[in-house]
Amino acid sequence: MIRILLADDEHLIRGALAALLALEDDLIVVGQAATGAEAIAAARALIPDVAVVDLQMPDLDGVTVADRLRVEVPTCRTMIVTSHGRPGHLKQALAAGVRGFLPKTVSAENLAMVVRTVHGGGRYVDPQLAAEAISAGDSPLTAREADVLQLASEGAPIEEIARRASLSPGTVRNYLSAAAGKLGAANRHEAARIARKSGWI
Amino acid sequence: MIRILLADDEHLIRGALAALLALEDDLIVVGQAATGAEAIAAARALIPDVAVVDLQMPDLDGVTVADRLRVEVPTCRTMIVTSHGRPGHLKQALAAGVRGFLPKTVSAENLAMVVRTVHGGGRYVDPQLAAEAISAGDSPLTAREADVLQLASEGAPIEEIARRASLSPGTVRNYLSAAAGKLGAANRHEAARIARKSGWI
DNA sequence: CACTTCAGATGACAGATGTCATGACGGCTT
DNA sequence: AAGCCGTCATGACATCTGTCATCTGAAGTG
Repeated sequence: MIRILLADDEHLIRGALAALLALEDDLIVVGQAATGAEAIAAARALIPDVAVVDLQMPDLDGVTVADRLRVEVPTCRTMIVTSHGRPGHLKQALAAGVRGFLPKTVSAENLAMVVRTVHGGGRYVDPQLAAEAISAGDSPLTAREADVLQLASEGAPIEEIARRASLSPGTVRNYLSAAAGKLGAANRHEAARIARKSGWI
Repeated sequence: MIRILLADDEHLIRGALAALLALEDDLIVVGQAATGAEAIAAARALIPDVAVVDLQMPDLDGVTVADRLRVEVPTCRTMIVTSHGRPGHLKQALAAGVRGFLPKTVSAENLAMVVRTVHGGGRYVDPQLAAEAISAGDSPLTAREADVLQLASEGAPIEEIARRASLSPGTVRNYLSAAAGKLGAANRHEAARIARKSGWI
């Protein structure tokens, strides 16, 4: 019997997934969480075999949860399900020790199968996401460029970005210019869109 | 027995919702669809009592589907579930004849209850979304302003927006300036963010 | 008809932004 | 030690963008 912890902020989805997994004889949902923090607390208390975590949650994202679980509950294998899978997220997730990564477009049978695979020590990544991740390649941005672009993506003027990043406005412009160049964008806003779409910020 | 059509592009969610609704004695899921077009075709063939439609789908969005169903399958009541409920979407949905509007954070019992309410001729809108919609008010943007802002939201420079909208660059700037003023934004990019968050574009 | 309203356009101006050259510093590699 | 790279900064310049005043033509209204 595989003991599962479910974490997803959407009550409806979480309940529905639980109902779905309950149909499988060898799976049992032992706990549910609506936020990243709850998920970590529940995992510590319940020590599940597998944690099925949504990528987008109000507080911590799924990758952060996976990273913490790897340290705090080492026997728990983590897998992530997501609506909007970006190539960059997949890379981050694998780096955080995630064993399975699936879009929510998969079927229920597939989900159960992957839960078993992950529990058995295997890994599973959705083939389409994997292909996208490979073709998208690594982020060409340096750490600071990504930082600055992250702030720029909210539409703030350069002066505000400079204040929030504790940099001089000139430096901010240099970074944004470099980032836009690397991403083939005409301006920082387009660059921010590209980086976000690829999961690089 | 209430006959239900489910439309959601995420296979996992759709199957899970079906499993969940199947637990209720008076509800039966008679059909499922993964796209807006499929949903309309299925509704025409099956004539369900209630259509439960996701707001975001690859081709047509939930509001468009509702609008078409109202005309093509008048006996079918439509309700919408969504992950990211924006105030503007709620208004559009009600205008399209939608009878129920729920975020996916509701519980399964609530969903079943709302299905019954809608089937009985009633309406149900999530209280929190309703409050947001009322406080957000109507879109202050004119039709053209919204058009231009829509194009601007992709990060394109003004000249490209002008070409795509068949307007002169100067006019585009005027509209964007007016829109930014109305939305209290410092520039068009921030204005686009605000308008998108409110569901106005 | 006179009046108003609105989409669309133009031109001018100031300020914001993108681009480039240049320099300094620290860490890492060879 | 020498060289490369990432980080941070400054200054100059051209261009882009936001703002405003003003104009046109079409449509609607009294």
